[in-house]
Amino acid sequence: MKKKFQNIVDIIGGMIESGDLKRGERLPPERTLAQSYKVSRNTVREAIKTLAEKKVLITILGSGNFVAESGVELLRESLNNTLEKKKHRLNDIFELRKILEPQIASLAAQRIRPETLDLLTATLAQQEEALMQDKSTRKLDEQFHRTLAKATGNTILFHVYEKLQDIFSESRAEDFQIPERKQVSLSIHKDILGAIRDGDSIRAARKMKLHMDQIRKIMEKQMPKTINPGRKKTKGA
Amino acid sequence: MKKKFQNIVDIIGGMIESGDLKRGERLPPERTLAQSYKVSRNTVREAIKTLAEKKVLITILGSGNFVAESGVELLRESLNNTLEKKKHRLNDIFELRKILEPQIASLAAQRIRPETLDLLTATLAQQEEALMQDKSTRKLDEQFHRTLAKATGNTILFHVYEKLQDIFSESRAEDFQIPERKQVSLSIHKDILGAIRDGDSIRAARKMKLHMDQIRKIMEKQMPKTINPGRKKTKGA
DNA sequence: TATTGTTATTGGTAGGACCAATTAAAATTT
DNA sequence: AAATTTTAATTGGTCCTACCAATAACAATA
Repeated sequence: MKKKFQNIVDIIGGMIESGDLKRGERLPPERTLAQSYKVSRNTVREAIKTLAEKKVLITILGSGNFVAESGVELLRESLNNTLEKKKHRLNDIFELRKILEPQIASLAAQRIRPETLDLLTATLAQQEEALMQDKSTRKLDEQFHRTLAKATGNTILFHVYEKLQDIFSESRAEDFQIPERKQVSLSIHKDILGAIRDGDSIRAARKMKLHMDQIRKIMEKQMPKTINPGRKKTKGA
Repeated sequence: MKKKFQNIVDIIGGMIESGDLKRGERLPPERTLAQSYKVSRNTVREAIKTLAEKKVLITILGSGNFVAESGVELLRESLNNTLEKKKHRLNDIFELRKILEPQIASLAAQRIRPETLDLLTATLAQQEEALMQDKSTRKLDEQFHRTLAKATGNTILFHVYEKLQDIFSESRAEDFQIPERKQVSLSIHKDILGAIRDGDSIRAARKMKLHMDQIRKIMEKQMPKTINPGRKKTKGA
């Protein structure tokens, strides 16, 4: 049974998308909407609340509900929705990680604090132990990268990265955790940590880039059907 | 006047954060909550809806409202909330842009399509015109970078970038749009577009990096009080 | 003309009632 | 006694009416 207010959300959303309601425009009052669509005012309010939560509508007490300036775009481009729908695009995610991760390693090498360094060391030890016992290293792997992102001291970067990790880890089933990858990951993690410990940001970035290429290669082996085949390439990096 | 349901949101949120409500646990029924906090059931439902929209709670008809598995984390780490609270951290944003933008330019140079190239050319023409007439070039500047991000063909990257642009543009008041910056921006935009037109991803990335350094320098001049002073640096990039 | 006061409109909250899905308990059957 | 069916209680979903508070539009006044 579909919830009723969702219908109203779709209707209002459709009107915005089709252009019947333009940016900044005021919606009919809640009572009118309720009467128009033969639902209670509560239902209308729930629908409006849903859209307001997505920042598609803006509610002003005593004045009315308005289409947000960026309402049209947000409707189909809101980060949460879009990212979830695109979560299967592993290639895109890897490409983005390949951009972010080496720089994260670089920044971490410049700014990491001793206690964080100890945490990373401990994490790798756990990872090694898990590898011996043939346990899953997924969470430990995530923790390693997550800690690095935090060690950059850039909270924006950290939270963007966290969001991406969420999506990435959803797409990264346990299937991919073949022994080969585990071994390779642990090995290069040690290299990266070593570089960071030395404060060598260049080497840290280079090792991380290598890491990205490795796991990508392994995943491609696991997943024969290429998702994003042959874009045109010219010169350059 | 603060809205009443927001109080209930804070109360429930607080209970989750403090551990009184653990992951997966069921909330008291709506009627009970309403009575407990001396508000109407409507208000409670609005509060619950707000949290459900953030995926902190999950409502199951006939069963109850439950704390989502990742509810605790989402409560204080949801991208929207966190990023908005940190929007003042211009340094962090610039640092992230400096990571992303050059790579975006690089990818765009590899994959851009002719019609997008035309669009960018037109955008720069508009920007030049606006500069002549001493009008604001902010939106055109945003459009240039936004189009580049889209031209990468990486939808994840595009949407992440868009979200960051939202925050960035909020933090970037009209004050910063001094003539010097406008002129410098336009000039380097031309350089970048030229490199992209040639398909030279390396040059595009280098020019973009230069661009980032330039606008950052200009903004620092405008804003004497440094936000993120002197982190320790060692060797490397 | 400008200011003030009134009124109508709008979203916010309250409290009631009933429906539908779910769960728990009781009755029934095996 | 165990398994199944039936019944009752609980819970979220929707609807309704009423009233409050903020806002905007208008009228009255200086």
